[in-house]
Amino acid sequence: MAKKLKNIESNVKDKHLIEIRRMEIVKAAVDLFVRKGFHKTTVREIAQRFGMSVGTLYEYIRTKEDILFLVCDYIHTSVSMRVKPSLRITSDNTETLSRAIEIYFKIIDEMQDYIIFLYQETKSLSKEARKYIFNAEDEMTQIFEDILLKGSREGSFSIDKKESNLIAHNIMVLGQMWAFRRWVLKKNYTLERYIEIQTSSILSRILSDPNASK
Amino acid sequence: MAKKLKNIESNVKDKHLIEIRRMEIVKAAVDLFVRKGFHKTTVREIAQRFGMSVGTLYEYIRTKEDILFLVCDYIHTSVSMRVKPSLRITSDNTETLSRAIEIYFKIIDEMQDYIIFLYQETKSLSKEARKYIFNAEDEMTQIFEDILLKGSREGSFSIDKKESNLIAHNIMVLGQMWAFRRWVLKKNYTLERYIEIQTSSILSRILSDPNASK
DNA sequence: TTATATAATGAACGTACGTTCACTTAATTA
DNA sequence: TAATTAAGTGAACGTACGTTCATTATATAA
Repeated sequence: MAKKLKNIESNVKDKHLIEIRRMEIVKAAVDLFVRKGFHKTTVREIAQRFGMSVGTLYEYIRTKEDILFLVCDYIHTSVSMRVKPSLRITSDNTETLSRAIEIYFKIIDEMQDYIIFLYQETKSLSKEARKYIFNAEDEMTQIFEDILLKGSREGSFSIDKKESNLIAHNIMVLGQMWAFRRWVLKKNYTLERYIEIQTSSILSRILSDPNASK
Repeated sequence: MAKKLKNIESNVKDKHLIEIRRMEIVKAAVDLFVRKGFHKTTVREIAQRFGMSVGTLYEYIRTKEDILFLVCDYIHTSVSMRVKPSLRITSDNTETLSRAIEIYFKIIDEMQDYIIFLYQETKSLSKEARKYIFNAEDEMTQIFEDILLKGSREGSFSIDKKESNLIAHNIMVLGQMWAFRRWVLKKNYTLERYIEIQTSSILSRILSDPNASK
């Protein structure tokens, strides 16, 4: 895992202190960013929330964009850290996939605002930083693809080899859809029902079907 | 159709001239916005492209946000105006749906940048304006839902009544996915192949039991 | 032609905000 | 204790940018 590919410079020497302060900065910034957007949030506001002066804030970062990067990274890491330990790779591939989907969708539900924020503000990052964030997204997709491939190898699923990647993307996107279209979707479905429908729809597509045509 | 729900004030009296100039403004702004984002584009730049002075620009709008609204509206109208005339509602419901999906996905492909822009910058609009834009999105979803409902009524599709709406959303989102994940998807799929796979996946879900009569 | 209304202009205004830096405070070392 | 280094501060700086307005150009009417 590419940890800290992008190192942000700091005037402060104490590495440990930097870690602590940066986490405080992120915690302070994330709410503001999510609520008001990156551009409409001022560095002063963040510093205030952070409980320290602007000067101090700038001891730990170089630019405002650094804060954005820290926040994006934090969000992705949070999702990832919550999904990964919950995964159970068992011999029942269908069960494994269903559970993975359920976990992912539930976490998206809990982190709706953050997911939307990521989509909307990643573009404000530098090319390099953006790439780093995309990687994280890819890693997540990979988790689903791996499950699909394993199931396919073991005969649980019948998936054209070229399609596993696409299906993994579909799962990701259908999950994110719950965040993006929540206002409409929540009128008609509970999260549980939503997961149920989407899961069975995905499964029906890949379960080694009895009368496979084509 | 709610046309010009949101009227933007102007100093200029000549209604026709306003129409013309605003279209020029939109044409000038849309590229800049898409390329640089709303916040990083200055009013001066737009005016320059527009070929007139800042002062003149401000004769036709009140604030920078007005320009954003005009642009968002323009994009949605463009998509809509391209999709609607191409629709063919025939007696063959499967064919109708497939064609609708194909058209929609192809237009998304052509307007990738614009679609992404919409998602990323709509949040910078006022609540009122945002609502207006969401409506346009809803209208599009409705088109798919109507086709699904008709097919369902006529026995071509077997869809739980409560699910038609969700499937319509799925179609929309899978289309938009082509824009959002293009860099990854294009490595493995052509647009045509993508449409093919997604369409057959959607169809396999809703087609009445093969044994049932059409 | 002169007078009036409409449209176009761009310098000037005001301010918001990212960033810096001279200075203070606290901690560490000799 | 004095000297040195690290961390924290916030007023001040600079400038970028949305918006305005006094002025000029153009079209229309009298």
